[in-house]
Amino acid sequence: MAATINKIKDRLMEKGLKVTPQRIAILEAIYSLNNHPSAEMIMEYIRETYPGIASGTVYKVLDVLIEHQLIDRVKTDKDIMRYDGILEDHHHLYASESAEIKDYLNEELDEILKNYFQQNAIEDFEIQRIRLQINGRFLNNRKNGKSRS
Amino acid sequence: MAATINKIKDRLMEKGLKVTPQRIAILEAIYSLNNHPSAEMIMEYIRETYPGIASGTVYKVLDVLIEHQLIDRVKTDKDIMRYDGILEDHHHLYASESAEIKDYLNEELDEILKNYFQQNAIEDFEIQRIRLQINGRFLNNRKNGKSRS
DNA sequence: GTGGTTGCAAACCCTTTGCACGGCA
DNA sequence: TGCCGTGCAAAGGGTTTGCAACCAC
Repeated sequence: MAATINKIKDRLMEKGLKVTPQRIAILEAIYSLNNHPSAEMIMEYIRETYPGIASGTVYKVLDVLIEHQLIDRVKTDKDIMRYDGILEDHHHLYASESAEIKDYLNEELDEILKNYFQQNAIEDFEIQRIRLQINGRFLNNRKNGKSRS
Repeated sequence: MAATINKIKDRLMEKGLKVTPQRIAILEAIYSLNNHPSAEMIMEYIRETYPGIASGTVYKVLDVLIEHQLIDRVKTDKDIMRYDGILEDHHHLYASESAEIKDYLNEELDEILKNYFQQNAIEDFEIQRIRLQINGRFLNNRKNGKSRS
């Protein structure tokens, strides 16, 4: 399961990156923890099987992966970064209560937005990407969401 | 010009906050620097007329103003906070080249989004707020944008 | 072999906090 | 006078950096 180690290796090689255990472990962590983990969550996950990894290394690897477009950063309301293994453009659902972030992909919506802005161009601004930041709360909670009120 | 000091005083009083020179200066800075200034930009602006202000104070005042909904925080791709004097729900244009952030208010768009999500509810998720994060670049640059193509 | 990677620890930077002083209601 | 607000300086916490040792190619 997971994206399999081999697939991860292929992706690294395709980008001309050296295939190292640390890089594999970090990518595997991001794909497995598919809740947009923070650097700390990634380290915690990795240390179960790879206790020796240094936090500086994790940050450096994350930078390299972002630079080569294997992952992306997600901004949250707090001041910590989180990382996303999905590359296609997509939107995010934020549940501030539980600090969960979920992906939201929807082509129909993207089409609507695209059409809208084609007909209503913003003066002096060239749009490169539009992301919805959908805040709210998850109902029918999975256990990691505090279900207050 | 600007929101006039008196209006600022009124707003503070309406919220039951003590009217102090620091709070007035900070609010005035945010309204004047209407490019969603960072704490540092606010301090720099204020120090021209009020050199003695402490950075701790600025942060504390900003927290109080947010708490009482006189301003709001804006998250950027970088890890520094920026502050917004507009209270109504609105969207943001981000120009990463120049670190500019502009407001984008558009009721028609909001209506479209509202309708869309009424007809396409997201399973197990209650939407509280939707914000568009529109990334791109400003054309026809104003001088504070570095116009590297 | 050798240049890119890693580990480690210190540095960084923005932000927060604690506490004593000061000033407005 | 009482309490909230301010100034100052130190602490905090996530992230970055410098450099020597290492290892994937």
